[in-house]
Amino acid sequence: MSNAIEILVIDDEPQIRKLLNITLQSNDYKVKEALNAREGLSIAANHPPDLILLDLGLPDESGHVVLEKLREWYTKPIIILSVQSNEEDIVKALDSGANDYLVKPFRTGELLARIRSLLRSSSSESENPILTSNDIQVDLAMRVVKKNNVTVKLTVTEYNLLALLVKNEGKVLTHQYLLRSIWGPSYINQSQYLRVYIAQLRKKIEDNINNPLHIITESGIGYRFV
Amino acid sequence: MSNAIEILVIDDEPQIRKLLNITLQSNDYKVKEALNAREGLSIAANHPPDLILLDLGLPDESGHVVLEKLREWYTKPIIILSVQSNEEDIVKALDSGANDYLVKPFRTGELLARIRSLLRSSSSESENPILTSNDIQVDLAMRVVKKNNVTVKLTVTEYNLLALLVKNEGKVLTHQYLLRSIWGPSYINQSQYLRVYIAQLRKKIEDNINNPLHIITESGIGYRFV
DNA sequence: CCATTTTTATAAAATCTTTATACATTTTGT
DNA sequence: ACAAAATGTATAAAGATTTTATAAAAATGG
Repeated sequence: MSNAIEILVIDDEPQIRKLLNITLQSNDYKVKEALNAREGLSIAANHPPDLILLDLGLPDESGHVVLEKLREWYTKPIIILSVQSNEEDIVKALDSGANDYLVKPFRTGELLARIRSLLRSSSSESENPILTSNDIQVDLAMRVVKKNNVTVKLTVTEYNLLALLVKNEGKVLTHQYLLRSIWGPSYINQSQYLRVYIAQLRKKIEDNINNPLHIITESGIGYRFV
Repeated sequence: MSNAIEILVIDDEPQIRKLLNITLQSNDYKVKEALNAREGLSIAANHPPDLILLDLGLPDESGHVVLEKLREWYTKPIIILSVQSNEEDIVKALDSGANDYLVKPFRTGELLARIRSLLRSSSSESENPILTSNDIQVDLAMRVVKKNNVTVKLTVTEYNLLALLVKNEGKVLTHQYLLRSIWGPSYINQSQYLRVYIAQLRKKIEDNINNPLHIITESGIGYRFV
């Protein structure tokens, strides 16, 4: 199944990874594993999962640092798994953006219930299949874009960019954010990519390219869909 | 304060209520108390709070039942507080719609952190802070400024300056402070920059440039937004 | 081979910095 | 008290710099 829920496990202990792997997979989650902070951040960035299980005691970097780096852009649930049960660590993690904190050893049934709880509240928010804005219709479920009821043919990248802009209608999305979301975090300096694709999108959906009414340039910052 | 965050405590133990009352109020939450299930459901329905702390061991009805009845309509966070630490109760509560489950006795710092975490994820998406001052609206999340509901096009520097002034409405911000905040510490002598940009902002948001009503000059000191 | 993505090049547009000038207010010297 | 000087402010406009739009060539991957 391609639309299975993906969970990224960042933990250096093989036993824990094995336990989580078996537990999660037998509950129909697709599991990805990272053995350290570097690998975790890389996998999360290149193919963002639906939820992250993060160990605080990683070999190469503090889990607190990983959490903060993730939260610079990652908005879905993060659950901390840690042997540390002192209040200070728990409060720090929760205030850094963790959604939950379980002390090892944890009970797998409780972990699964907490995962279900977080997935429930994070998924229910983004279910607007068809977004309409004047003459433009974007059907996120079908991945189809129409202009005046005529289907517009977009490439994958063009569609991803337009969908992201439409999902955040009215909001200014920075170059950094757009590049990281579409191409990945290592592309945040390639503003040229954006310009090329914005131009291509405008050619396809704007009536008058010299006076774009949908994709607005915010010079020095980014772009905005209205 | 009328826009304080309201938390409803449903618990029959007086000591717990007293502890929660003191802890929550000293963290600027407004607290309402219910001593049993019937009262809890009634208060929640008549004046829905922003978050509910629910004890599972209530005298008149099982907390699990209260939770299910609340979740028929109540969508904001519910945290369970219970002496029961067995997995069965925890899983049942979380699957019935609880957002978190703390075993009594709990640590107040951790409880507060978990409350902050839940309030963060439930409120940040629904409402973004729009600062309104008469005919001027500044939407910090969207990075959009409107005058009489018409979007005003501002450059990066203009926006940064206006946002800083608006965030400190009524307060006088010194030249030094403004220059350091917008241009950096090495520019604190470039008062001319400020004058140029204040003039440009006034041209865009004031009705009458010769009688500015929003951006006020404090001669020899700085500027002020009203 | 073809559709798409990435790279390159260049003109145009937008923005920032600097300079110049005018005006208003306060301070200084007599 | 008065004029001159000094200080602080407002604004326009020139120039320098940064950012953006666009076409088109080269590279990539099925």
